[in-house]
Amino acid sequence: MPTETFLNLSEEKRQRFIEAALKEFADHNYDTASVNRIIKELGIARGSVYQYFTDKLDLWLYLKEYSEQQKMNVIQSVDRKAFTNFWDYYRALFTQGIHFDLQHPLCSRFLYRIGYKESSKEVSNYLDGWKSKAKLMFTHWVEEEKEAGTINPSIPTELAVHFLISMSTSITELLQNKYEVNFDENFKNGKPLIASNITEFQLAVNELIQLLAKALT
Amino acid sequence: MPTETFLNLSEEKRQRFIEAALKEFADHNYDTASVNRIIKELGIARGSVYQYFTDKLDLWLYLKEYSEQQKMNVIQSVDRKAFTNFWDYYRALFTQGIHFDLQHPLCSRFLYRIGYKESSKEVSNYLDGWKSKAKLMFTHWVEEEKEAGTINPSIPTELAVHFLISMSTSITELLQNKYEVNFDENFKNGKPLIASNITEFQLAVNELIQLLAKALT
Amino acid sequence: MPTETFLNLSEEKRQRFIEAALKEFADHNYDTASVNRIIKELGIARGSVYQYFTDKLDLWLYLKEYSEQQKMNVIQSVDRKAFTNFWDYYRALFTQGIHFDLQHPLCSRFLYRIGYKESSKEVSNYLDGWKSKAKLMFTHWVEEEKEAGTINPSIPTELAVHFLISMSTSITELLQNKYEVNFDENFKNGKPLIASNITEFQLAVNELIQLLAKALT
Amino acid sequence: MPTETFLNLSEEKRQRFIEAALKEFADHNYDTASVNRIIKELGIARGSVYQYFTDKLDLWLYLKEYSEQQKMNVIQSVDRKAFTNFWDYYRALFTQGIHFDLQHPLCSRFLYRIGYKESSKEVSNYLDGWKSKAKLMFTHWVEEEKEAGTINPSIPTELAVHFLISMSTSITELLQNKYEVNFDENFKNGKPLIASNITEFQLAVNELIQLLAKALT
DNA sequence: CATGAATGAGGCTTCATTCAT
DNA sequence: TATGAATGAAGCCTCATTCAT
Repeated sequence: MPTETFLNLSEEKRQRFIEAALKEFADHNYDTASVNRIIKELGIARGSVYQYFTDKLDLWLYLKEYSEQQKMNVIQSVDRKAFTNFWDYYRALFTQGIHFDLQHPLCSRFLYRIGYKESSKEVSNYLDGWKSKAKLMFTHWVEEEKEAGTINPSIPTELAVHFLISMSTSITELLQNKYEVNFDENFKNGKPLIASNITEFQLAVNELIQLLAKALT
Repeated sequence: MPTETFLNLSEEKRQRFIEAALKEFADHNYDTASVNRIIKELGIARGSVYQYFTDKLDLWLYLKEYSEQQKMNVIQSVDRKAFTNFWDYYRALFTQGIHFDLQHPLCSRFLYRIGYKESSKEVSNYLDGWKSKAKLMFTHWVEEEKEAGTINPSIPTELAVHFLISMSTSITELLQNKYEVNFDENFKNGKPLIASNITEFQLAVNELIQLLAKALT
Repeated sequence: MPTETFLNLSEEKRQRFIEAALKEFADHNYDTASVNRIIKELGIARGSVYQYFTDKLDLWLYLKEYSEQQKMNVIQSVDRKAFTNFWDYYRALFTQGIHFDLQHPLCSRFLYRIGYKESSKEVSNYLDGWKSKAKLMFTHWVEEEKEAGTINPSIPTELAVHFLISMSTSITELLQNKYEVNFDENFKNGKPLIASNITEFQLAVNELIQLLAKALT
Repeated sequence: MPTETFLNLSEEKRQRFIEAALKEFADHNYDTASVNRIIKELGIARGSVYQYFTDKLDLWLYLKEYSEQQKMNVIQSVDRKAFTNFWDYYRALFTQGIHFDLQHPLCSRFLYRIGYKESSKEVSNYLDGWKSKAKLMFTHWVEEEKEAGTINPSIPTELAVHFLISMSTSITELLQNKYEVNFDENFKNGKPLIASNITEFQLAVNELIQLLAKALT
């Protein structure tokens, strides 16, 4: 966790630091990410990093927590109770996910890497958190929907959960393919990750969810 | 590609080398994988590696080709024509995939990493091959099945393909969760990756495929 | 070009570094020169070199520029306009060349290597500069002197230039032979390269220039 | 010196070996030359080199002796007694030098490197031989010509010798410049080093010798 | 006499981290 | 609190040479 020194930094400085670090860790795996590059990008002293964080891992953990918090802020604005239909709720979650992408591209990419590309042993202990949390959430929902009759009770809960999570996570890839959006290029050019029409994305999401619904009902 | 020196090695030596290298590249991303560790593990001289391969990339490419060949050997034993029903064929492919896991755990894990975890720029040019190949195959099938009436023609081909591929690739994860098998631990301990009853796996696969069929029909 | 880190070094440290590096690159061709030897000689850490320069080539280029600058400082103190006779001017240039040898033996030896011994492909792109510059200068002079009647117009300019340059560069060798001075030994022992009486050197130079003048008049 | 094994090799094998080795040592300094590349070029076993020669230095020394012998064979065909005029003799030596270049381009280039580019400490002990031999020869001639009245006795012998040797050795460079012949390119392409009209070369040499004669007479 | 696999020292370079100022 | 020079382990790779077959 960051030192008080870091927290006492001016808002602007802190944000600049966070963004540069996020960019580095979004572009590279933990092992390959370079503190060197971060300080060069920022034009700050080598030592500063170690006045803010005890070491590379500490910095990484902070960025992870920070990004997860950002995501939570966006996602949690969707209230389950506002939807009578589970699939509408599920769709709304997706939509918020896209908004998160647009508003916090760095966080988004960093979390994407953590979730699906990261494999350094140094951080392996900290990778499971989000997935198991998601599994809990989805398990809860599936059980609810089984009772409500939205999901076929004969389908093993675990299988249904797997289905839903797999699709949630692979949606990014689908969108990239369908719209030939190259996240990496947009990222390099400083554009928002999703540069094309967001409503088309919604349509694609709708189609996908219809399939899921059909499978699970 | 390997030098003659490597090909002239005794079968036993060559296999030992391949396994150690596979293990290293299965355990670590390209950038993080260490030639040093490989030679320490094998107890051979640093220079030997470079008598066998021109450089790290050359070694990696060989392991990739080797593993893909191993997988092909296993997968291609399944003949589409032997099945009247597409889903039966699909199920058979899965089954062979599991066999491949059992027979070639290192290759399997290495290919898994290449397909889903690798992000080094050094090898990025060589990563697309398999995915685009798979997409072509699945696209072909989906179109066939649409004509045959097995798959609902109103579902966009691209979406259906995405669905099928996502499930094919995430199956491993599902199996790990369902049976609480930890591939990594088994891997470390030298056990086969899938240590429990294979017939239960088949059941899980069947259930999953039923969902897919339901969604896509 | 050196990093700020290098430029911020204390004058003393920087000079120590430059001298050690010059010594290494004066003693060995680019390919054979060893960063390792430099740091051992200096008793500094391996990484320091790469905090000062981006790589070996960068270091070499800096030393080249540095040495050329040193030489320029010495040579440019001779003003063509101060001499009515070209041969007097030419003699003065020689004299300054000897002074440069005495004051900057390392630079002198390094430049000598660059000009006549270096053959590494890595630096081949950077070798021509000085020679072609010298050729331009001498061509200019020869044409002037032809008009002034000092140099026989029937002698092809190119030949005359070659003559003058060859002599300029081989003068060092002549001096070594005539006075049995062994630059290498003096160098090793830390003595100035030219250990004997400088006025005798002047006499030798005079004799040589008389020959040149006779040939070209 | 080569082992009997080498001398017992078939003429053809031996020549192939010599040429490949010469090419390597003509293209690279002693330190940079690679036994690796030689055996790759020849397609022979690593060990063979060490059955023929005790080590790299031994091989180099053999090539040096071999090349010098080849040059001697060509040069010594010019008999001093066949010329009444020293400058005619000197000119004939040059001409033979050019012939040597044409007939033994590899040897020629190798000797050129040894004479002017080599600086490895490993071979430094063996570099002086040719130069001091040449100096003896030229000293002898100069003294003779002083007595004969061809060379002005008031010019110090040492200076005259230096003059003659400098010009002999820099002639190559002059020819390259004047005729824009790029030895290196011709060498790579397997052409004779001097690809253009040899009679033009003779003219250039004549001009140069006239200058020398004028200076020294 | 030929072979070619094995060796390990040494090359350049990058990196996270420390610590005196 | 900020700085940035120093550190040395570890990375990949090349090389001349040896030696069992």
